[in-house]
Amino acid sequence: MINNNSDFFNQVFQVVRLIPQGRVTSYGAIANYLGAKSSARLVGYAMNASHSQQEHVPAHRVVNRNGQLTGKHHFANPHLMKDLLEKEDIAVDKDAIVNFKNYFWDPSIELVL
DNA sequence: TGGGTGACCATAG
DNA sequence: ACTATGGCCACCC
Repeated sequence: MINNNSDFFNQVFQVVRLIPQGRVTSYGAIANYLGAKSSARLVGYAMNASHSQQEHVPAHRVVNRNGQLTGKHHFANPHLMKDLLEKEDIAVDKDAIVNFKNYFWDPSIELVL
């Protein structure tokens, strides 16, 4: 059992790691899955610390509600997020995912299965 | 201890 | 349709 002070962070990281390749989700969806009480801001804040994790956290698969790559600027390089997404056959145009709704992966729905 | 901050979201004007 | 604002709550100094 992982006993860390940042349980919330671990929860977020865990969910993000569960995102299948070629799929994306939103901060709000993760917050909703962890509990409506959790604000989406905390998810974004957790992602900010994701780089500190040794295990690879596919943060590029997490975008905002509009499908925009708002967090791209926080990657090693601004173009890295887009590059990683395109590598997973996800089209990105103007920092936004094309057919975002089509790639959307909601943990509160998918994980229930 | 307290206050500021944040890779967001929803609502109101 | 677009812009502005409040709320949300864990983390850091």
